[in-house]
Amino acid sequence: MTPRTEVSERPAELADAIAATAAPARGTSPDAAEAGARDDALTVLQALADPVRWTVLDALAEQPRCVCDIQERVPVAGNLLSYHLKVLRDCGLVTTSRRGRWVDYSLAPDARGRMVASLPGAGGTP
Amino acid sequence: MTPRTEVSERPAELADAIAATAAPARGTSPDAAEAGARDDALTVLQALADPVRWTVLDALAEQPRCVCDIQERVPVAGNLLSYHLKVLRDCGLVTTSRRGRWVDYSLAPDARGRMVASLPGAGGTP
DNA sequence: TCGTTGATTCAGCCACGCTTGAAACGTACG
DNA sequence: CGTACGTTTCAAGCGTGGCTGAATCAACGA
Repeated sequence: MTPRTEVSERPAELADAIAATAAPARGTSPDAAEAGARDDALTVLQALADPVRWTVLDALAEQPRCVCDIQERVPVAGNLLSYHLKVLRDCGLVTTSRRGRWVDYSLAPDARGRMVASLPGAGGTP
Repeated sequence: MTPRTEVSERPAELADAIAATAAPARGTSPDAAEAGARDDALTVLQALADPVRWTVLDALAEQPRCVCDIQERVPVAGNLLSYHLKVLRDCGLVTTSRRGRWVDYSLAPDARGRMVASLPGAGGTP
């Protein structure tokens, strides 16, 4: 049977396997750095690849908006919208600030840069 | 209860609901066009948001490769790799050509353009 | 203080996409 | 021919991410 490699791995760990396979593991650091970049890219892309989150980011790219304002543009339940906003927060694509009872969401300063850098073939934006 | 809108919709149909909510439905065509662009963007992004497919595209961005060559860079079973390649083919990000027993895969000419255009906030690449 | 509104969190369910094993296809070589 | 190789397709199983309903928090006004 000689199982080649354990195939029940999470994205992050799969990245290690890919890195180990892609290059003969010459030094030590550059591979790990590329694996980290790939992980970050996948996190960003998985955040973008959802209709609700895509529409939210598209609206925020125009201008910052409070949650209730966003909700007018995205026909989903409040708690569900909050769930998607949390995903965007967790990967650092948006920033929040309280204003009275409302919470304003804006695109993070480096959001566009990270999105472009997440595309395959970017090679670290050279 | 007065259910606002049916919430059991696919990405494509959700786009219609979003388009209907985002703008007051002024004319007829521009909304549909934006909905179509959003759909295509989501299809592309969902294709990118997978470790295997991302690595494949990253390898193809460097140069065209045959399947067996790709397989050396992506540690997955052959049939699984074929499945992911089919996803990339179906959304037009890669093109194929037979060469004897082998099949060469290359990045589609407009792949990079479509990837960049799929990011939210692009607004049709103005 | 209480009630209301805006927003988030929690626990559970369910469908979809990824993965797998086996079989089928196309091509080259003996 | 038959065999071996590269690649694709098929029919399942399984796990995870998205959705829902109810509870919770945070801030303002009466």
